[in-house]
Amino acid sequence: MERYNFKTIEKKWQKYWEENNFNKVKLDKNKKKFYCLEMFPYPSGKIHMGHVRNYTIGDVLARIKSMQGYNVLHPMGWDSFGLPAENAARENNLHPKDWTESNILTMKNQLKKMGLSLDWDREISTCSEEYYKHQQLFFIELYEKGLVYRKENYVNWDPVEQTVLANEQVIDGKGWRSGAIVERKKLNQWFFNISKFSEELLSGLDKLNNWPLKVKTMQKNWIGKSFGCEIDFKIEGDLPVSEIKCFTTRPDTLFGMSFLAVSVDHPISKYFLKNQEFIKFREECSKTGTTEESIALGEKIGFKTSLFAINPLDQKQKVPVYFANFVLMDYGFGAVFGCPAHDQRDLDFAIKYSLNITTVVRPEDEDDKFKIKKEAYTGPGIIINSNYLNGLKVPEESIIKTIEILESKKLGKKKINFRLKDWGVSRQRYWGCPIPMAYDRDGNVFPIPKNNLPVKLPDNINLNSKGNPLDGETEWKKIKINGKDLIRETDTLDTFVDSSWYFIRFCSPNSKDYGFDYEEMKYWMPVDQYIGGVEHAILHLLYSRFFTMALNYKNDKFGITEPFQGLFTQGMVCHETYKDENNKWLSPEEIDTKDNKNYFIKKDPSKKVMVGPSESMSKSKKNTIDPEKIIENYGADSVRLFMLSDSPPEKDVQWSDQGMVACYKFIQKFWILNEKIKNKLKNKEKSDKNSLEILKFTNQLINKINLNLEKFNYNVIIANIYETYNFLNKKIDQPINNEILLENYKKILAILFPIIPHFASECLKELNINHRVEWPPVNKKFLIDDELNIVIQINGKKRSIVNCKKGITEEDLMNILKDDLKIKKFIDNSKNIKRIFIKDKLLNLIIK
RNA sequence: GCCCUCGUGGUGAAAUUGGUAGACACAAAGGACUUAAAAUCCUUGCCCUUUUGGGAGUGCCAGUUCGAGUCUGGCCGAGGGCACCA
Repeated sequence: MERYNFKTIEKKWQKYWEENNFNKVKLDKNKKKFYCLEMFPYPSGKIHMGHVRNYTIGDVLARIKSMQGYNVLHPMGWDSFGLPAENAARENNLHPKDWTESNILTMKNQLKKMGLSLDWDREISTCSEEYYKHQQLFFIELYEKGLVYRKENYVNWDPVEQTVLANEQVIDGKGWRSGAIVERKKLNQWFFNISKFSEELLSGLDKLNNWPLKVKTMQKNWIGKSFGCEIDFKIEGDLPVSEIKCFTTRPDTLFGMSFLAVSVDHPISKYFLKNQEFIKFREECSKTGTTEESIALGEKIGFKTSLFAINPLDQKQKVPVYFANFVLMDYGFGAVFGCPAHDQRDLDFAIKYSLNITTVVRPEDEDDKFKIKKEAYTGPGIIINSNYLNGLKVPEESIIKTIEILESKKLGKKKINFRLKDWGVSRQRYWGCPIPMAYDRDGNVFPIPKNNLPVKLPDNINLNSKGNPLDGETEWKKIKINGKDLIRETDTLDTFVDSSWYFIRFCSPNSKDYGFDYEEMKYWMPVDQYIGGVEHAILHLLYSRFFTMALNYKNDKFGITEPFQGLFTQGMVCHETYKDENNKWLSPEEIDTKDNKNYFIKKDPSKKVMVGPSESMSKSKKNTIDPEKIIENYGADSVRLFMLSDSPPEKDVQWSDQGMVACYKFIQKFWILNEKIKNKLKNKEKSDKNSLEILKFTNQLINKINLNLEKFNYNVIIANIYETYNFLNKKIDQPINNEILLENYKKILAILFPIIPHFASECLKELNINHRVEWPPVNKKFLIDDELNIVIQINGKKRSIVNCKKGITEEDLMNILKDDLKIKKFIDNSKNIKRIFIKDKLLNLIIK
């Protein structure tokens, strides 16, 4: 018998599917649609194991849904604008476009070898003019709707990448990609008014039942809604400042106020610009904003002004006004009132500058003499030392009551604040979508007329210039609109804009005049199941939600507010890390072992290798496994099987060579089994001895798998499949009714198909069964066992298992137990106090 | 500091949602087949007992319950997110 030759067989089926348009889909209103989407890759060169896992998970689902009769949209494309192309181009003296396109070609080939059920006719690439021209039109539409604006403000400047970063791209004060310490710089930038949708973005989360809780909480925290009020504080002093507006969530602690603090960027700072001490202080603040040390220490520093603020609830109380490093200009109004007793930051500040500390809230179990020392009290309790507020319950009554009082006296207003800030989309880079705007000499803004779109990227470009390459393109920059000489915007869009609508483009990828066709979009959207890495929990997913809402804004025809109905975030693929004696990373290929404990360098076995913890595969740590080589050695089906088998898909999975080999062996074993079944079917056997058992097993299997599918328990499904093999392999040597065997084996192969499609197709072909199989239905009749095991417990401890007929009564069971030796000895010499009987499950005897 | 998630054999993990803990797989040990190896198959898997059997056991400590991996409270540990957000 021949071994299963995956090399020729996989190639054969891939060719067959392609030639027979297996994966092509069209709008078909008679069929229910299912849009299955995996996050599209950045074409960095080659696919990595993370892609293999992501796309295997998606492919299994897409194939199953298609077998279940859905019209399945399962497309793939390329997130192909971005900095790495520019860097690589500079290093290799290649054009970013050529570098990107050659990578796409390589990776597309690799994906095809995985046997994914993708409709390649829908392939899109965000760097193509065909894609970004629509994006430019969207930009102008959003501008017309008032969702895009330009403003000068402080930006996060990455000195290495020479570009602006969004707040989301700054991690621990460093650029997300370069790791360089981010600087503050004032620039004119384009912004998307994402904060306009704060409320919708937040409340929309409640309706996303098929999203992981974790992602929803992360977005919720990011949006950061807080309820409080704004208060106008009257100001006295020698400067023309009469009022300062503050936002607070704790107006009920107003009587505990002992200072007012504003940000160094607060409008009143303009009166201090000639004050050398203030300038020094401000420099100090900008330093503490970035160094990790100061964040860890959290030292509060202030600069005292000559101003005083008046407590709106007690006109007699005047408190000093400070500039303080812990007050941020871009949240609230850049000003706070300080209540040291009930806010740790305020307390630290008050202690440092010897300010009053008045306790105005006491916990329920303390009396009115309760005093704050070194720890602020922020918990619930009762208001004290606060005149007419005394006795109010914190927080249920106190906050609302105080706001009511402030509102009635016209001193303040109820206010909801969000942490979410507008999305700065300008990037000083070449390889991105040009922003379709222009300016006259006075800086007035002119959108590029729609019929002049697209604004194409110039092909010949000097990438070795400093800063933004487009800025040096003097000829390209010049433009004439309506007879006026203008200068183009030279910034390009953040690449997160590209990925904020690609899922809509997939619905009608060839639509020429507009980014999408309404009919197609309405049929396919929203994405029913979106699958990708959890690292996009905030950035990409929040932006995509915003962009969808923005397209829907002031456009009744659109009708979609949430792009992703279901979301699944898969875990990463991990591998042990290795270092040599010089602390240099080594790749798994350079390493050998004899006993699985001691590792040494293959080329030089005298050199030992230090084994580090298992971490997600990354080029920098060299702990990667090349998917192409693995597919070459074991075949696509084996890799697909391994990607699903070892861990639940939402958790990280450990790469294991042995696990990989086991999957390969499984397919080989199953091939032998298939051969045995094929031979058995040649003889006309009629024995019904095992028929019922096979029927039961198959139907229970399908039922189990259906349940596990809903919960994305793919690893359990693989275990179910191993069980199936074990079961069939035992049964095959016994007499079996051929008809029953064929009918059920066909169903089992149908279940294998979405997971290991080449193998299942080949098995079906061997048995002369049409390889276009449907997802098998469950015959509920066979889910019920008429015999079952009932657990017998004595005092809650398992003592015996009794096999008996379904539906047995307590009395009948007790009669059986009289002859059960294991139970008898417990019952005989004791008193039965109580019996707990759960029908068809368990009997618990309580004895003394 | 705040928020979220998770702790089950040597390892990756299952457990119908309160009812047989460890399915399935990897690794290990022993055995079968073989001249031998590879491949394949079988057995074992903590403690006591020769066996039938008994005991302990899901991070730790309590609690609820006839019965807890699952529920409640406290503690310990790991991972992730946010971080002067007023």
